[in-house]
Amino acid sequence: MDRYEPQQIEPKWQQVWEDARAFYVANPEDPAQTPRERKFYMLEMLPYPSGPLHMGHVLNYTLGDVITHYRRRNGYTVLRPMGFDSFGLPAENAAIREGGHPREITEQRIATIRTQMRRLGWAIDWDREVSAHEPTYYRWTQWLFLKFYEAGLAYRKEAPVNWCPNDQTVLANEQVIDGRCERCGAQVEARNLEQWFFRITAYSDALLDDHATIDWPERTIAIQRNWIGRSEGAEVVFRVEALDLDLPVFTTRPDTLFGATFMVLAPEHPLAARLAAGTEQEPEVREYLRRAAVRSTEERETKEKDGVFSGRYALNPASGEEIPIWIADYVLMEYGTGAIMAVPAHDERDFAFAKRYGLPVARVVEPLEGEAEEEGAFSAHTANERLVNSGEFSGLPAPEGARRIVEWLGERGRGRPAVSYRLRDWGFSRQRYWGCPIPIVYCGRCGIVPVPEEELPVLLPEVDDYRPKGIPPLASNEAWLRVSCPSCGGEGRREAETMDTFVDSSWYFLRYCDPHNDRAPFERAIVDYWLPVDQYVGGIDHATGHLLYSRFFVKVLNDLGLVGFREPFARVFHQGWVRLGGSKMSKSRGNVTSPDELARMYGADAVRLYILFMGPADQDMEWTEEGVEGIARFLRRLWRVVNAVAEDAAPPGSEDSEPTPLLRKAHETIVKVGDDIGRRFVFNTPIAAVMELVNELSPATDDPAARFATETVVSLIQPYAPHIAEELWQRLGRERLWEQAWPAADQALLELDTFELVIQVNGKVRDRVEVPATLQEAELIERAKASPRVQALLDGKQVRQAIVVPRRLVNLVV
RNA sequence: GCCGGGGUGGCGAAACUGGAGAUACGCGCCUGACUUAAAAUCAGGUGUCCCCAUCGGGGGCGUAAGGGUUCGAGUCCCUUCCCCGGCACCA
Repeated sequence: MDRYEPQQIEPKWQQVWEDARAFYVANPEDPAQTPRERKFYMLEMLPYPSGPLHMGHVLNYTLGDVITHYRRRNGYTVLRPMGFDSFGLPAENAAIREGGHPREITEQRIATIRTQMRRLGWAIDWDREVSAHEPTYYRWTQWLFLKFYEAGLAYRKEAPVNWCPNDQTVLANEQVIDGRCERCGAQVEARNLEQWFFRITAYSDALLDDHATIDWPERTIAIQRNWIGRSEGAEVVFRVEALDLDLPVFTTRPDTLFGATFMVLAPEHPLAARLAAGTEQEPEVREYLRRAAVRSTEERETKEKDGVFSGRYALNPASGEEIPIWIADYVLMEYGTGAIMAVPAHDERDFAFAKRYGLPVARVVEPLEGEAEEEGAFSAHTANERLVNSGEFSGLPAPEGARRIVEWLGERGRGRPAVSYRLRDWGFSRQRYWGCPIPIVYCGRCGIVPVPEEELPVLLPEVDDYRPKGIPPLASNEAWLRVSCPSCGGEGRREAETMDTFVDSSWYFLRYCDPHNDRAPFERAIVDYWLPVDQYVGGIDHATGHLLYSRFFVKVLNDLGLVGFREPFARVFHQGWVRLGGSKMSKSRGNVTSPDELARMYGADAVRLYILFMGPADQDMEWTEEGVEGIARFLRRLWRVVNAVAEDAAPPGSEDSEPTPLLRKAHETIVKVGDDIGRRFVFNTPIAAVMELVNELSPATDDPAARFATETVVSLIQPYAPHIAEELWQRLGRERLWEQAWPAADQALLELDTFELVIQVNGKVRDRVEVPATLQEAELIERAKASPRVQALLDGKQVRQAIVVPRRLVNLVV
């Protein structure tokens, strides 16, 4: 028998699969008429090509691979594509670090990753590969942008952005770490700049409601729910008589309206300066606004609350009292209306502020029973509380009081029920070079003019100096910038900003379905056939980013009639982090382990098995190579045992054999592995189950069932270790394991005639006896009592109760 | 502070709806076989305390800590402690 040499057999089988186009899948001829029951869209989050793959990726894609093989062999047509999220900061930063053009660096990296992926033997349909930076792809990203723009869902407005004063550039949120620039460490400032936004807030409720239609991890849905942050409450209008102004506020606690003893405006509130104008507070307010404007976000959040009196008063619409209006930066312009009614008796922040500036505190809610709490303890708006000091509403339970007060306000035109969200529109323009150009022209006469569809793509020009410098690098490229206005033909200038890379990845799973289409981003019938993705696998770090954006995109495309579904991913699974030195393995942290060396030493099959054997796939794991020896041993043993059987045991066709324990074990393993992968979505225990079966097999090749058990082992391990499985399958005289039906267990064999009855006395095991499976409860109890060891223990005592668990145990209580 | 996830042998971890023997499978370690030797391979052992004993056999205690429900709890409930991740002035 020859030795197990993965370096020989692995490339050999990879070539066989490639030649047979084993994992390529064609679209149905007539997708609209093709039944969808046996289709399966398997997708894993596509990699950023900012460096070679590390063990985190290996876990991600090996998981996808096991599911792919399992589904294929269960009769599904599996679409399993791959691509590269090749635009954006990770790739550009790599280029800046290493010198060279982002395109060259990116394309080198893609080539490297592709080689790694092939080396690991993943079953990928490479005909469908796409990369975000290719004009054939981003042409359609631009096309989709235009559709959003036409629908009023992409727009420009001035908004605060993260500004690094040192690098003179706007930073993406993900480049800001603890309020500091990721690269230089400078404190990031907020700056108002004109930016492009997607109106994702128009879909807040749809994004929340449709959670009910998808099978995602509870925690991911919880994260999205918190992020969208829907709060129900009311808008209440406060009157400023002196200036003939109305100041609306949002509150979740209209029941506490009588306790609103002052108001607070955010310093950025457009009326802040106007309120103070002409009062003796004016200079002080001006000074406060000036100071607040240069405060860092970090300082704003951590300092003690401060503020300044505006010099004006507003009318509390409920109590009719004049209350002072203050300006303070603990109120945020981005949420609600940028102004609040302050109820110090029932809100911690208002309370702290009132204490500091000696403002009045009026308690208006108290518990139904028990003592009123001390000052500074805050109610929770429950039915166990009632309103006090609230005029005609006093005495009402808090929730009802809230409803009645809002009703009362409505009748007087001073308020209405309102909903507020913490979700904000998605700012997607970047002052960077390496991204998808935004197909817009600015014209002195026509304003913002979209580039006509037929002129797409707006190509990203090749430039030498692509470094960020405060203004977009493309803005200094005069030759590219100047263009005639598509509308009037006059002088125009191109949009020099590029798109956030999350735009590229919000629709890539659609392009995979129809990747070579040059008339449209995709044909609707084709995406309607494949989508939604049946199983998506990727990191939970994308819960509020990519996973939310993609849902938004699909909803918009559905509303535009471009797709026939409203959710992109029917089911999501998050693999755990592979950690090294305690923190998540990632290129930006620099703590990565490449699979290459391990694959050289032990082979791809060993790497694949090991990463999944380390622990439950959805749990974080600390990377270590201790233990990989065990997998290598297992593979060598498998090799030896199967080869021995191939040479000695009965040839194919003689599988019918006595129901020996080995045969039964083989069938049990079939059940276990299928149930773990298919139903439980557990990937480490199937490996253990196959190891057990191999352990049974090794000394027992003379068992008549050895051949069946051996074939079962090879067949079951194939999704994990496809190369060795294919080789051994061939040596067993069979072929093309990758397309063999998944083995089915013989139910008749699994049902035994007898079982071992466990006999407990007072919950402690005292004996076990072999009994026929057909015995009824009463007979089982008789058998239990008949046991000599139980007799000794019972010793004439009265059996008070007997619990019978069918096919398991009898517990006698004395 | 809030929201998630977790705590089981020397280590990674099993135990799937409360139902035997907790710790499968693997790593490590110990003993032995083969070998001049090593590697590889194979066999056996490996929670803890105690008792009887010649091979061997029997028993108590053990799943972060404490309490509870139950005939029966790693699994359910309550309290506490510890670790990891995310969010954080959202009115």
